[in-house]
Amino acid sequence: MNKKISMDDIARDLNISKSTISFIINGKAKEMRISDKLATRVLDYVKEKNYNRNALAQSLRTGKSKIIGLIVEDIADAFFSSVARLIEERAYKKGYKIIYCSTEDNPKKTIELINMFKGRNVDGFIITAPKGIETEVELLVAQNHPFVLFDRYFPEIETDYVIIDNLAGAKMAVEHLVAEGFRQIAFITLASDQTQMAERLKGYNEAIKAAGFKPQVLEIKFTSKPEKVVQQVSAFLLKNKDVDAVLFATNYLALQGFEAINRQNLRIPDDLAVVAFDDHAFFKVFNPPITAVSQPMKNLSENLIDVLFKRMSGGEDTGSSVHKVLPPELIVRKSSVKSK
Amino acid sequence: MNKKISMDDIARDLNISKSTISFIINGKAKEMRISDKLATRVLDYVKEKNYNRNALAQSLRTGKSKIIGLIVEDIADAFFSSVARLIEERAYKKGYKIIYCSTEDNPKKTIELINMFKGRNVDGFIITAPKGIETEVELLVAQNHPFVLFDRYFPEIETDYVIIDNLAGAKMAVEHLVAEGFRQIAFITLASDQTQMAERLKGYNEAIKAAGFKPQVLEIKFTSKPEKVVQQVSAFLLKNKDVDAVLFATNYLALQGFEAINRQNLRIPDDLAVVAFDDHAFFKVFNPPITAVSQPMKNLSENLIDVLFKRMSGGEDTGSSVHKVLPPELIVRKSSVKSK
DNA sequence: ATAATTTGCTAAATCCGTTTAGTTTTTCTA
DNA sequence: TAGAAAAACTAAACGGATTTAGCAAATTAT
Repeated sequence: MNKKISMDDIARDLNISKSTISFIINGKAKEMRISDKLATRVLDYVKEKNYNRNALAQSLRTGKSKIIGLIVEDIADAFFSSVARLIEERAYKKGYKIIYCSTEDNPKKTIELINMFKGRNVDGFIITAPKGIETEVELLVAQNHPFVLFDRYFPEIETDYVIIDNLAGAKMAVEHLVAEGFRQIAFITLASDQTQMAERLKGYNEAIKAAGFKPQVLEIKFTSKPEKVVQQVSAFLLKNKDVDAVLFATNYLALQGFEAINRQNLRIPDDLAVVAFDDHAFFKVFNPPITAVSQPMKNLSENLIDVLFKRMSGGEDTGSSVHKVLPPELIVRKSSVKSK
Repeated sequence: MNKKISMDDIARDLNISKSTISFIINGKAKEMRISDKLATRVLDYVKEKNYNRNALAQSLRTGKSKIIGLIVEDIADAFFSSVARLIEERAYKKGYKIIYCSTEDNPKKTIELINMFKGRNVDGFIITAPKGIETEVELLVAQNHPFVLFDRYFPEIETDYVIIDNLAGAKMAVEHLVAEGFRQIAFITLASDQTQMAERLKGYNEAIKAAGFKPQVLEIKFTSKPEKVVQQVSAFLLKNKDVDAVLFATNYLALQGFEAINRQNLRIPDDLAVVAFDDHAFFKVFNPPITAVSQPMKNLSENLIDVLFKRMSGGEDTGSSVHKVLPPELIVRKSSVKSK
């Protein structure tokens, strides 16, 4: 590997001081009263030799890295990868790079990742936090590391966060199903104490109660293998034949749910209406198209970046923390509309 | 932000030399004949103070960063995000982190990214290369930077790459449709001179010719907006009413294609059989389920990591380059099978 | 003609580990 | 008991930038 050229090399070649070069390259020539002649000479040389600063050395000295650590649950999940893409795009425009990692909802791995990122002097974090990293998050606060939580948050810790109104989303879905004339509306969710799941469940329960119906909830363990999920949903549907509509709490559950529905040859929406939390590009072209509670991805990622950059630019303790709760949108498609 | 504790701090506190600490922390205590007593004293102190090495300083000195740069076309695409996830998982187990970026198939952005990564001393690259970065890739070779191309490659440049057999994949798809009794098999693809697209087209053409049929190809411009794609596919189907089967060259095209098919109220597979390149979790639960040419994701990512690590561990010029061409799999579902 | 500024640039410290080449102290050998 | 060898550490250079404090020469002011 060719060793790269450094400022010292340039300094030697041009017989000037390294400091001078640094000033010129950083656009501080005027400020430091470097003559235009010398400045252009250096710039020309830099271009000719195709010199690039060593970002590590720069980061080491300045404490800044121009890197943002993105810690998501699973980058292969369409929701997270879409957010990642949008965040990356925005960050890139501001000169920032993204290092991402998937937590797999494993607190130990997550804590390792956070520390790894700290050791690299990332300028900020965007985190979907699994349960069990509360202490680590408190440490981030205490150490005044800029970061934003998203998708879920810790109610007992004062932090910035950007989430959607999961309670309202679930309510909207149920209310829509009620308005469409469905009476036995089930909720299939993951057994999880994360806020986004808790809120979705709460929204479902409240809306069902308000409509005067009976809540029917299937909670599936986080660790279940896909085939296991299909079986659990199948069993649930078989046991509760009166269920005429189901709200899936996540995209992934909907996927396995569809499999269960297909296996039982149930027709959507005639035998069973379906609404899924989180929209997906393919839902629009399903047969029938699937109704979804859609998270405002663009809005979400813009807010994440904005809140993070605000926190990054602020000095110590920039006032109180920012809590953004964005409204989801119910996209009604045929899967939840009674055919006449 | 609390400033973090450094080896110098520890050295001062424990009244020993910084070098000693470095050796101990790096597990070279035995080798350097540091007494067990001192070693444990340091280790205990490190744990107590929750000290973490500054990875930047480490990288700067050693030239290694334990980071791999992953440059994909679009992380929001299920194919790339799945690969990313699998790669990240494997890399993580080996103590490596991933920095990723989306090229959006923009050569200028890609070159910037590569240079950014070089400046961060990434230990290796995994790249889906857009056309127009040939010179940059040649530079990587010349500078002996470890890297692997995937999804596509540059035939005229000797590099490592891991791809799938796109020609065979397209052939399999067409042969399957022919065997099922379809006669007017169209191919809807992107106008692109990237190898993976060229190979898919070639495979389609060869198989069609071998069957004695007439090729019917719709090439869609890369830059077309989604709605534009739908319209182009619609127009194509309307104009070629005799087409009884279609092979979509990518997942994304399939998505827009389904929209066009739905708008014309065509039934799959009775009016039109469908096969898509790249499988997707949702294809299994479509109504009807969609036949797909599936890339072996696990195999692909394992090979990518293996080839890259081999290159990374090898000294200068480790022999000739590695070309892996993995076999795709045709997953036959109802969308391409004539109903009896 | 001398003092005060301004202009143009540089030396050296700093960020924080790693690593080479020792140095000192202790133990062993002859 | 002197000298060799081993044990236990350490000093200092290094990687590659940034940044503060300051010096020398050229101008301007008095």
